[in-house]
Order: sequence, then structure tokens, then C-alpha cells
Amino acid sequence: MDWSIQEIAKIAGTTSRTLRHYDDIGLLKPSRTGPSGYRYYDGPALVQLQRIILLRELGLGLPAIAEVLGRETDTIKALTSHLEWLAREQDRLTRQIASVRQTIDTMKGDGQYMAQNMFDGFDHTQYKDEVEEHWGKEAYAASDSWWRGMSAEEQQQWKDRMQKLGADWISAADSGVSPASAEAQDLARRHVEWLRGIPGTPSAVPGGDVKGYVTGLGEMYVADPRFAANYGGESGATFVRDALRVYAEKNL
Amino acid sequence: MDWSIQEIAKIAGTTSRTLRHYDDIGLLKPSRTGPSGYRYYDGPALVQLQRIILLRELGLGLPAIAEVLGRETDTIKALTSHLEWLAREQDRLTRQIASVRQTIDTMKGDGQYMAQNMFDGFDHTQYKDEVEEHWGKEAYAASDSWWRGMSAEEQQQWKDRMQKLGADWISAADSGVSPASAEAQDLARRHVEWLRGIPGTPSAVPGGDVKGYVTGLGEMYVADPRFAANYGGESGATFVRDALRVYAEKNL
DNA sequence: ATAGAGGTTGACGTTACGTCAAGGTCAAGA
DNA sequence: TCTTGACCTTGACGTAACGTCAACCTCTAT
Repeated sequence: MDWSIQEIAKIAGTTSRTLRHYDDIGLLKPSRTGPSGYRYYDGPALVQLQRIILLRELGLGLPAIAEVLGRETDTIKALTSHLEWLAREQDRLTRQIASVRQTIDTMKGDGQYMAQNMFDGFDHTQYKDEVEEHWGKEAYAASDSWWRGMSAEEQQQWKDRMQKLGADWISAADSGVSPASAEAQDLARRHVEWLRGIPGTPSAVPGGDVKGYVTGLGEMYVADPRFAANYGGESGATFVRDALRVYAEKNL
Repeated sequence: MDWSIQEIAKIAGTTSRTLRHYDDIGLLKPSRTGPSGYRYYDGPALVQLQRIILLRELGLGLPAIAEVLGRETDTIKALTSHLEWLAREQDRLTRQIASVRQTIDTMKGDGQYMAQNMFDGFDHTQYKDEVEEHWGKEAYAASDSWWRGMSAEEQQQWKDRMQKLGADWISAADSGVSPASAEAQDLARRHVEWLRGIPGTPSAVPGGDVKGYVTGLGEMYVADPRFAANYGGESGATFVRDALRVYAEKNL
């Protein structure tokens, strides 16, 4: 007694296409094949199929299932390592959700965001990976220990200075002057001086590529809304970038 | 002043292949193309690229990013709906992790598992979706309200009865008798009677396909380790299935 | 015999690129 | 000027697990 492909598909709650796929990759062969090529499945095949479906619902990949079915791997081992993978995925998702929320808040113009961040718009712990990737691990470690080494008051002073600079940039951009104007260039000078105060960055080490660093940073201000928010949005960030570029070409 | 494909790739922290891909799908065209077909990118292109990369890191798909860049969709809207998707994914992962943990515990032979479960090896709330899919929504609703309607004592009695049945099956299987033997057939009779006590199942309604239900259930016992655990593992479950099949053929 | 349900083997589509492969192009030194 | 090595180009396949036609054959009941 056996069933046609659609019959077991219904019994097991799957589709005939899936059965053919499993046949193609050798995961589950029909117990019998008719002279016309029709596939037929019997009881033991149904059991295997249900086992496969159960493991699939748990998220295991077909190769892993094949190993389990082939007795090459213990089911418990397979599920345990799968569980680790799931946990990592969950962790990644959680981080990503936090990042997306942050970005949305920033773009909504949440005023608190700026006050809560430092290190040129970034909270180190939040954006550790990002900072490391862009400026190197040493840069992150250096600026991190520098930041932690400051007292709360010093940190507050630093934040205030940053806010002041941001506010001045915004008003300069709003006033309609050119990025090459004396006012803007003075702000650029202040900005670079300020950057020199952050250890680990090229602007703080002798012989560092200050020019490249500053212009690159300008591009980043424009591209990343989280930075741009510190300078009044994209238009403001564009102004800052242009002013920095002019300044870097002339003086660095 | 512009950069070659590898240069911006490095600046932005991506690969030239990615750049070509973005060109192919029209997401980011080079600002200039040399007579030899070489791609060159300028400042604005770099800004766009960095924006793309930022959104990609947040998990947005390329079509969604294209919409945002094409001003067809608000970035905040795109991120908000993306956030919903992320939340659903996280939820799914959480459920899957719980299922995998359960399965592992069961297969490790955790004795508590059986005692904590009911409804023929299933905890309804845990396996709501599974039960609904296999036996229908009405079946779940009916048995759920039936179970909730019982007092704690009645629930305990039910569990005890189930445990007794499971234990008897295991000892019968261990004794080496045939599934068609009188002992096994008597257990099968008890099993079916017991099933008739669960409302909403085909075995409880007049005219229900009791035979199909019972044999199908037998297959499930073998295929699903969470069920099989109630009958001493796969070999025990196989014995139960065979006995039930014989019984169903003869009497249902 | 015939219709209609059901089965078979391709083969493309999906996501965002990684990874060859085969063959032009560019910049710099001999 | 020629050569060489680094860099660029356009295909095209692979990835996970099937969904979805398309073109054509088979089974079953009337």
C-alpha cells in the first residue's frame, strides 16, 4: 500500500514540488517508481518525510537534515549547533533593530539624541564596530580610553564644545555665506582644532593624513543622517563638508 | 576629481563587485564612464554610495533603498516598515528557539517533559499552530476549552491516565510481543477509547474518520520525537503505530 | 474512446553579491 | 617604445529551498 506524490504531500502537509525537490537532491527517494516515472511513497517514506518536515520547521537546512537522516550526525548535536546559530541570528537582529530605531529617532529630529552622543556624533559603545571599521581598532581603543579617562565634568565640557560648534555651523549655513567665506573657513579651522583633540585619529598623530581624514569626515557628515543631524540635516552637512574641503586644500 | 571603482570601494568600505552590481541594477550609476568602459565616481556619487551602505547595514533591501533614493518613499517610512518586519523576524526566531530547545530537551529524555505536557503529548499553548494545522482550528478550540474547563484535579487525573497508558505501551513493546497480539490490541482499544475523550478530534464526533485519524496519529508518533518520547522512543512508537494500524483495520 | 485530473522533466525567478574566467587598458620603468 | 603588472570589462555560475509556468505524457472513470 502506497501513495501518489500528491497524496503523501497532503498527508504530510507539504507540496508535490517539495517532494520532487527532495528526490532531486537525494534527501528522500520515493519507495517505488512506476514504469511511467510516477513516484510512489510507502509508510516508512512517510515517516522520513514527517521527520524532515519537523526538522525543517525547526529551521534546519536540508544538508544538515540529510546528515541526521544518514546517521552521520546525532540529531541532538545538529540541533544544538543549530540553536547556537539561531541565538547569533537573534542577537544580530536585536542589534539591528536598535540601530534602526536610533536612526529613525535621529531623523525625526529627536533633540535628545545629540545631547546623548559624543565623539563627533557617535556614542562609542553603540557604534563600536562602525568606528573600528572606518578608522581602525587602535583608533577606537585610543579614543575610548581617552573618553573614559575624562571626568563627567570634562565630558560635559567636551559635549558643550561640540554643541557650540554644531550650532555655529548651522547658523553659518543658514546665513547664506559661501563655504569659502572667511566665517566658514574660521569654523573649519575650529573644527579641525577640535578634531585634533580626539586621540587615535589621524588629526591627532604627527604625520597623520589629516587632509584625507578631514575631507573623508566631511563626506561622512553628508552621507550619514546620524552625523548630518548634528549640522542641521543634509544641507547643513553639505555646507560643512564643502567648507572643510576648501580648508583642507588650502591649509593641510 | 574622481575615483576609480576600486578607490571608492575602499573609501566607502565595500567591493568593486558591489559597485558593478549597483550599476547593473541601476541603483548607483558611475558619474562618468571612460572610453574604455572604465567606471569613475565623483563626490556626490560617493555620498549616495555611503547612504546606500548605511541603509544596507540597517538591513534594508536594495529595491527599498532605490525607492528612498529616488525620493519616491520617505526614508522614515521605509525604515519604520522595515522595523516592523525586523520585529516579526525576531518574534519568529524567538519561537523557533523555544521549539528547538523543547525538542532537544525531549530527546535528551527529560522526564519532566512528559509530566508537564498533556493533550496526547502536546501542550496546547506551546503547539497551538501545529495542532491547528494538523487537525483544524475547530479541533484546537474545542479541545482547548475542554481542557481549560477541567479542574486541576481532573487535569491531573487525565495526565495520570495518559502516563499509565504510555507506561503500559512501553512495557508491552519491551516484552517482545507482536503488535497484533491480544495484549497490544487491548492497549490499542484503550488508546482509542482514551482518544474519544478528547473533544474536537475525529474520534470524538459521530461520523468522524476515526480510522484515518488513528492510523495517521500512529505515523505521527513515530515521526515526531516529541511524541515518540511518550512511548519510549522510536522503537516504542513504531510498536504503538503498528498495533494501532492493526486495530484500526479490524475494528474501525 | 475521451475528458479531466494528475504526473514528468526542464528551466527561470528569488537576494545580493562572491568568485572565477577570458581578455582589454593604464601607468610606469627599462 | 616596449613591456609588465595592476586594474578594468563583460559574462556566467553558485547560493537556499522551493514557487511557478510550460510542454507534454499518464491514469482513471465514464
